Amino acid sequence: MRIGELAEAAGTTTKTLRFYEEQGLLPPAERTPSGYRDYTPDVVGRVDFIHRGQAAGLTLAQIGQILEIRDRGNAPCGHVRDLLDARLADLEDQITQLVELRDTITALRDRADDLEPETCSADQVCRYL
Amino acid sequence: MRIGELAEAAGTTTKTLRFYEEQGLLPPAERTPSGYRDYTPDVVGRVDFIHRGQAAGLTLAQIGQILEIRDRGNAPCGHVRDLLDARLADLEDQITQLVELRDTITALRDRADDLEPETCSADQVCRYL
DNA sequence: GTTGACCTTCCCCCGTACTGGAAGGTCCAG
DNA sequence: CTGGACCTTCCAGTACGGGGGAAGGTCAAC
Repeated sequence: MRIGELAEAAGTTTKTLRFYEEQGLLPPAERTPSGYRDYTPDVVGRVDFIHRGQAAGLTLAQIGQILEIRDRGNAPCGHVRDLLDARLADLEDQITQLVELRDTITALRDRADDLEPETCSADQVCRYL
Repeated sequence: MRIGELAEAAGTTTKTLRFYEEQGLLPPAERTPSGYRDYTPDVVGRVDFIHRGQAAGLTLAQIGQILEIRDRGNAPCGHVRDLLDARLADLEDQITQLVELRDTITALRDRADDLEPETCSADQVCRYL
């Protein structure tokens, strides 16, 4: 397959595929005599794997690590499990912080309704922050 | 105050203060005859305001808008309220998405415990993704 | 008078995941 | 043999909030 076909099959762009190759997520493709990249169809699966990793909130660097382990012939499951565990812990933190932030902002916001317009004059610091 | 004192008082760095000035968040400071920036102590409050805005999840550009309105002598409260409302809506979306992501990853993760190590061989796509 | 801490401007760099565009080569249909 | 669609490399830019470090000026203490 040429790069355009692969991009279509995998739901991405040629730019992105070249970028993945440059980042080490895709192995350098075979080339036709004229220099075009020539992919085997199984690369579609690899790109899908990358997309699933992204959907799980992993960075390209982390996905690259997993693929590297797999390419060396080892089972990356342990590493993936560790990454997912770490990602879960991060998510819990992020959610906690966002909820706190939401509550803080809601409280700030609700104070607005108690203010007379005149108490909110320009020579005072705005009450909301 | 010189820039180093202001940085210390406001809990930031001289680099950041010059960056804020460049971005229009701080007005160009007075200069001593030798060219040093010379701040009045009330700028500490302005930097604190910026920090509170950041803590509320506003971007520097949004904080800059608020300060600009305030500097023109108007009460920015209405604008701040709008920004906070928009930020609240964003937060709700972000929280929803993160919770979904967490549940997805948890489900992926829990599948791990049902797998025999042998079923997770290297020649198969890792089960977790 | 010299050391050291501080200040100035300047430009480039970090990470993240791409995207845009220029200049040129290739392939196939008409 | 020409047009258009595709491919190649390379360079640069996006948004965000700064950080690093060079080359040079200034100020107070010793």
